[in-house]
Amino acid sequence: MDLSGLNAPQREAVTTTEGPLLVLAGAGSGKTRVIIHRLAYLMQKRKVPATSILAVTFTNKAASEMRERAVKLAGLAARKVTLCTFHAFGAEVMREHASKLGFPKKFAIADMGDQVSIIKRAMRERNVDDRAFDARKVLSIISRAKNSRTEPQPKPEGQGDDYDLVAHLVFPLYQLALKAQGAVDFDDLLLLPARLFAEFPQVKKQYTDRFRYLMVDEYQDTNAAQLELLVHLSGKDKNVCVVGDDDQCIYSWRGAEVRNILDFERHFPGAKEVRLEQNYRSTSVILDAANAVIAKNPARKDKRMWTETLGGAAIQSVVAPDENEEARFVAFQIKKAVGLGTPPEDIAVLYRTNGQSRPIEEALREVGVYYEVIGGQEFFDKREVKDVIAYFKVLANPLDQISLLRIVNVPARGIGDVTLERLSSFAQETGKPLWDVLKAAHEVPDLPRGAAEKVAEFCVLMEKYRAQYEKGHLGATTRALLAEIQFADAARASTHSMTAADKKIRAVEDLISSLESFEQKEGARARLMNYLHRLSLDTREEEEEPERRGNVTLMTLHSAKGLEWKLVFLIGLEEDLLPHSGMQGEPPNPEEERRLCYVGITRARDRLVLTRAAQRVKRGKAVPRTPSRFLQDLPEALVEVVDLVGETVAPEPEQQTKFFAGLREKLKAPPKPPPTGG
DNA sequence: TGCAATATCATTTTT
DNA sequence: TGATATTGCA
Repeated sequence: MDLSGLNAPQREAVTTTEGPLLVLAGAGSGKTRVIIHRLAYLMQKRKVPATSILAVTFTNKAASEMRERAVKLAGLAARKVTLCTFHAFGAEVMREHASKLGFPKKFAIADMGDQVSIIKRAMRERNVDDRAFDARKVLSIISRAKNSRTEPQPKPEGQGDDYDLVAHLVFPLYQLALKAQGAVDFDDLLLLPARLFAEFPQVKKQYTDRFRYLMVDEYQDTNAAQLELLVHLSGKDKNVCVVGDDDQCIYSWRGAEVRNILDFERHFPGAKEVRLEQNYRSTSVILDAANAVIAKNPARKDKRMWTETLGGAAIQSVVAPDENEEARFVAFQIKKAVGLGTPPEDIAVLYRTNGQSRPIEEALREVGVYYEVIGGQEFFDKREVKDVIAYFKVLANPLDQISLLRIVNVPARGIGDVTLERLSSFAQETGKPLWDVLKAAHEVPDLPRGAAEKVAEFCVLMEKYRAQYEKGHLGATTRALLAEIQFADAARASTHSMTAADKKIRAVEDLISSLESFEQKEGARARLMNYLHRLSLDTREEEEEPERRGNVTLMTLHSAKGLEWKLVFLIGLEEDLLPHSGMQGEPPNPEEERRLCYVGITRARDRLVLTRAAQRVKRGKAVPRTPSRFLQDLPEALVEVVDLVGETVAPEPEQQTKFFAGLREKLKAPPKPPPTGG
């Protein structure tokens, strides 16, 4: 086991294997390296079996990257380490023990759409005007309460808004509705295993006996429920190693408690603490800028990040007339950098909100640079994709009323609103699941013979395919199902343009191929519900590592955490955008926004470009914008200001040269040949 | 019942 | 502005 490549604190973090350990790892301090080496050290030096190690990361992407690197360092044994997110771990526990808590073995995981529908329904039931209150906002209150191990409470009389009251009223119904559908939500994937461990000592023992060594990455973003789970899992030996950086806590809106990392010693008495303060990633220019921004936050663990890479390119601060010019500037700069030899995969454009990617995408297409947008929801937002997934859900879980209602008449098969209304109210009256009522439609009073007939046909169809899916062959069965219901024809008919129809059909094709590659990986064990679980736990759309090579990366600051690029564009440095002003009603959190900006700055290795627009089109109207306060916090000596207001980034090829000539002068860059067209 | 035009209305981040 | 909800019409 070679530890010579590590510095002293890194080595200490790797070799301290017994008892609780807090590793405070600043941005770019080689945190992942430490985790990987620690895994290898545990297995090789301490002879800990891989199966006794549980390593938890924040995203699935991080987990699979970590596994890959661990295998490289420690060999194939590392494959047997349990390496996943808290939520995936919780789902695993639930798959084994769901019935102990009264959930079906094949429980479903409710997605956001399901949750919102349930809440809307519950609001109506409580006589709350479901148009006056945004169900998603109610959901976020409920979710935050659950993650903090509490229940939503109404604010004292006159204080605060009515949302807390609505959430309080709706909460019990929401919980009941989930259970009635045999479903859990994301938060339950943490809460229910914790309850399981608390109520069933033998279940807890099963896990504490197995996992003797725990590691948690991104500990600053864990919430109360995750802490509880961790305390349970840590058993008697308390071999818990958590790694994190309080300056990078950016998920408090999801219940993350910076206090978890600040109070680690209190939760795990006798904990050791190691600080990693040397930055191996960025130039000192970039690091100094980052330090200047984050220093303005009160109440942090006082870390002093330093680097041996002194100097570096100045940070550019660019003002463009509007968001389109901002995007074009970024695109041309990227084109130029690529022309000068920077590989596209070493470049990223980061932004606060997903919506900001659009102008950038257009501009990059204009200059012919390939890119990949990470995150966003577009794929799952396609109606056809949602429809097919709803079919899956009903086939895997007949209790899923919401999905059933969604697809019972998709494609149109003559089961209209009137019929459905009658069926659901009959279900309500008799307390039977809707699916059972459908199967016995002829027993429902006041239902016309024709309607009952169509419902019966639908049931036959579903029963037939449910049996098919039970046997496996997920992909083939899906194709058969979609062919039988003439899904493609319906999609085509629902739109006039061929290309729009093609896109829809392609999206469904992509879904099927993702199902098929899941099937390939799981082999004969592949079942529909497991696929659905994976879909909801792993938001990465494509199976294979998305083509990072040759592509510039576009993503939000939140998804950028933990990643790095040679050249980073951080766009939209404007008040109300970064720092974001938050949803109205919700108080803004300027400290968290500052940490977010810090995360963005520290993603850059060599060069950082900060851009903003003087005005931005919002709701169709041009709105003047104020520069972000964070720009003011940068030491002047590190920054080069570029003012593009009143100029247009040239769209025509012959003007590009001219534009770059002008730009070179502005940036006082050494003369270089203009980029090749292309 | 199904479709198309019209009205409305939002606006953060993600497991 | 652009996506979705709702209404109105065939």
